[in-house]
Amino acid sequence: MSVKEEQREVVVERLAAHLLETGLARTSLRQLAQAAGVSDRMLLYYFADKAEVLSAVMARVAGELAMRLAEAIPGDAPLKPAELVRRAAAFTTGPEMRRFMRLWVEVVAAAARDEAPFPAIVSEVMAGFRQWVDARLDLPPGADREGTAAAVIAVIDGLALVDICAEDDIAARMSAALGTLLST
Amino acid sequence: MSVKEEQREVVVERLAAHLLETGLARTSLRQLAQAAGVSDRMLLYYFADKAEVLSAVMARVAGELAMRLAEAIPGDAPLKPAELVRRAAAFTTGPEMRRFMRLWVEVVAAAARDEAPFPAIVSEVMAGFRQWVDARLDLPPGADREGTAAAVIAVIDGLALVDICAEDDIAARMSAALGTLLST
DNA sequence: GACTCCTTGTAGCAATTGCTACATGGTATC
DNA sequence: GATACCATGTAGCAATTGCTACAAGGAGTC
Repeated sequence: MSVKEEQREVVVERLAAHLLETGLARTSLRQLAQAAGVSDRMLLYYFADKAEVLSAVMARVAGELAMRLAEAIPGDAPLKPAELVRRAAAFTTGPEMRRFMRLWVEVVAAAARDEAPFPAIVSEVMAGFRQWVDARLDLPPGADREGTAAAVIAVIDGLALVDICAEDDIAARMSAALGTLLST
Repeated sequence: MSVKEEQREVVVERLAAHLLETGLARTSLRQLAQAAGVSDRMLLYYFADKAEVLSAVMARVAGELAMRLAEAIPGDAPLKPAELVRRAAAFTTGPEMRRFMRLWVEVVAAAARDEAPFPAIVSEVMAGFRQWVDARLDLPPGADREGTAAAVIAVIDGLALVDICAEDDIAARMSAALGTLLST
């Protein structure tokens, strides 16, 4: 692997950490370069342009998110929707995964503005989510699997969104309340 | 009312429409001025700075959202959480209200980045949401009203978020699936 | 040693950003 | 009719944005 490719990897890794920490708030080329410990000139040597930087970094982040989701809730025993939501909610609102979900909300908002390269990223990540849910969903035949999967994702993402703007104790109680809400 | 105050009103009204149409994508001072049909110089004559512009406009938007929510689901007959979610979901995913919810998602994301004046706006709107839900929530005594209200809001907001990045037919089925999800 | 390619630095440019300085025509008040 | 304030335009500034031009050190090849 050439020096260039090695450095690219290093930069992607560091920037993934940076995005998970600070979200999309500091993502100008110069700010990214500083966070990656290189000059902005070199960033544009490793990557074609800013969109490619963000694409590569978000691919890495999405990959890690997918991996963690997969190992947190294995796909070998399908769950009824309510139970799947409960388990996924408990996981994604946990201290480790909140950063991922917060970033995800910001990315969706950026896609809503048509800001490159976020629309494409959102499509891919969303497809991954749907697939993840679908593989774990125990539904009676004839039920709308796609619709149900989207609903499950919506609930999980909604928790993340409210989590951004609620005090900590409310956020914790919200998850609990959701559990009872789903069983009545 | 002075000319200045009148113009302020006109501008706020036009910019509310603009934000509902285009979200936060075109919100530089010059772009806002153009959308409002005034010069950027005059925008800063009517308002102290950009943050004040956005605050005023968002206050207007939030007011209208609150009004529509109030009349769509009156507060005189409290509903069980699942039913409240179902009705609110049907309303907020409707063609008229989607714009509001999409903007709301963008505003929350902006607040996540600590972008003035959005954190303050989010606090206010969120408090309004909580109050709205609380006033319509039929819960047994002893239940966690605040937590449940937050959960209800999360589900509604989650639908809005997924709505941004899903095809239209999926979005429609998602609401339906959520209904069955809540009754099992 | 000449040539070429990979790597990296310095400098800068054109566009956009939020905001300001200054001037000027009105309108109202005395 | 002088004064003062309201309303509005022109021009621009300093900072930040994404990106580029150009040069130069170093490593390998002939």
